[in-house]
Amino acid sequence: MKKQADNFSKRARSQFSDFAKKVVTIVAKIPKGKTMTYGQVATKAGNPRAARAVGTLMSRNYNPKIPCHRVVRADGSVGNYNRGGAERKAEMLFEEGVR
DNA sequence: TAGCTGACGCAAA
DNA sequence: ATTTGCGCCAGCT
Repeated sequence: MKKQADNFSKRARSQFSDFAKKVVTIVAKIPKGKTMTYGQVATKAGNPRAARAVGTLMSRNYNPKIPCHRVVRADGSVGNYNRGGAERKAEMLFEEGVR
């Protein structure tokens, strides 16, 4: 119910959305061999509904500190990757011990 | 400024 | 169990 408006104000004061910063921090905190869903990242970022935005931020604004391959969908699927290299991402996770 | 797209999530059929 | 539709937020054109 319009609680997102609060975050909106904060976003306006910075050139880069505070959302993206949080996403970077959170994803960067993902331990090796583990995976986090976009929904979890979005939730920790401040908006549990912003799962899409998280993916958008990654695809459009790629960050070197963000092991995007460790971010998967809520269903457990690997989800997508840059340019559709989802299979590559899946293998990477598999070798880390993620199934 | 306004609109469209998109690395998602969840509910319903 | 699987597939389809709708809703959400943020970024880019």
